[in-house]
Amino acid sequence: MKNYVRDKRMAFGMTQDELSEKLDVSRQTIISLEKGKYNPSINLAFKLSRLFTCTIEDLFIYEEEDKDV
Amino acid sequence: MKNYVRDKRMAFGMTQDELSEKLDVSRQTIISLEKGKYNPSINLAFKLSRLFTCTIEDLFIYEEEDKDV
DNA sequence: GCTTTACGTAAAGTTTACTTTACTTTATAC
DNA sequence: GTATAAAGTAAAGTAAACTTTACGTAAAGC
Repeated sequence: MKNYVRDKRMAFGMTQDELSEKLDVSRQTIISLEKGKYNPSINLAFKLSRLFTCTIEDLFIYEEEDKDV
Repeated sequence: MKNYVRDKRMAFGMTQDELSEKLDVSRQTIISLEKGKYNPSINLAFKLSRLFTCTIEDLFIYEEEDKDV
């Protein structure tokens, strides 16, 4: 899932470390998120959208998985 | 996290079993979700909002955790 | 050239979302 | 009264989100 966390963070002039503290997650979590290593939990997605004053849909781009069924 | 999955499902006249198949998750997942046993992944949240033609914010009510820090 | 700041990687460990199986309950319908 | 459909519980297992620690790199400032 694509996301705009990095863009938003930078628009807010924050470091990864600052962001991680505000969201109460580890810096690793932010790094991995921005790198697209994994998807956030819905809790983290909500926290991010609140902080950046946007919707989850604005921040994360969902594309249907190619269901191999 | 509160959610309106049950309401939406019923509004769409679906059984838990039908919903689980459409979303490609187990029936247990739907039961537990509706019962509030755990929060959905952001993927599942997106799937649900797409199916019910609403936003994630419409379907799930986020309340800041009382951070014990 | 050393220090500090910001970003990055790797890997092992914990927590939680989700699956699977198996069995229970309630209601409807023949 | 038993068969079937829909909802539920419990518990053990797997997968993925997130943490923790420790170390690497590049740029900026002195």
